[in-house]
Amino acid sequence: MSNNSIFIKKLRSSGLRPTKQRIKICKLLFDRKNTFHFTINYLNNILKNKYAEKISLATVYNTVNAFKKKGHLKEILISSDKSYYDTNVSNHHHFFDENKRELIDLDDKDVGKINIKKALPGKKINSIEVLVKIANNN
Amino acid sequence: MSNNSIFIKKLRSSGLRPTKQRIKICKLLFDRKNTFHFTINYLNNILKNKYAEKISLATVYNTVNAFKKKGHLKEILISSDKSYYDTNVSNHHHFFDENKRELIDLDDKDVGKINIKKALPGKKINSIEVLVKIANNN
DNA sequence: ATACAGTTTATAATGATTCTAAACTAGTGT
DNA sequence: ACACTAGTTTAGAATCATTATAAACTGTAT
Repeated sequence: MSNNSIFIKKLRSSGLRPTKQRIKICKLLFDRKNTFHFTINYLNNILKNKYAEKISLATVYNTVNAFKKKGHLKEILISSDKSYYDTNVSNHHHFFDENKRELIDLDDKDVGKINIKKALPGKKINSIEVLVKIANNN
Repeated sequence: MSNNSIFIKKLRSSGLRPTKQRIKICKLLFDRKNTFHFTINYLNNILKNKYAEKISLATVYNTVNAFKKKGHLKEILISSDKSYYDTNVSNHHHFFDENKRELIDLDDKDVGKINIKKALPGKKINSIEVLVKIANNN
């Protein structure tokens, strides 16, 4: 229970009350070495299996949306029928494996410098994201 | 009516019967100089205003899906709540204006060569797409 | 013309997500 | 400890985009 304090701080500093539900979701999402890619449904299933006390689906949505708004999660656009989220909120890119329907992180070093040569007056660039779709070779 | 024959050929060669509805949608989508970006809802509204005889929403969906499957339209991923389509099916990139919520084409020349340095065994790259989000400067 | 497969259509169904409003809880002040 | 208030959670209803259904219609090959 001691390392919950990290998440309690994280939540408080984002103006979110550290509730039981949010702490559980934090642990699941952020207490890991590697990036985690997920859909709401997948996250909800893990929560159901991991904890006896159920967390309402509405809360899962609320929490993910709150984390997204606060910049702790990033929505990744790969498919129009579901939302995918990423715990890696840094500027980075993705492979999307079309066979496994699975996301793989690509960091800036994996993608050569991208030089946008067109500019629009009065507009600034907020982000540049590359999506590389891959599939089995045969 | 004479230039309908272009669309009739286009449809036939894709194995789609040239129906009244499909020809109307073809004219709307492909009879223009510049790329056209749209959502189903937007397309449906234009059709409603342009023609007295109504085309069922289901047909609009069916037709757009058929055109997508046949490679005449491309789905663009910018937002998880709606599907955006593009009549430019060549490999190209986009600006997305977050204020106007509007897509702008970027061709390959506008985006420097992209060099993916990571490879996965047994996988080939199907497509590389860059999405550049832009917003007002102030 | 006839027949049949492909299309269109209105409507129902689905599925992801958001809304609602009542019950609950964390944090603050007493 | 106690109570107050604003923020949360919850189950279920509502919404919205999209897809399925199945009956009516149409293009085309014979």
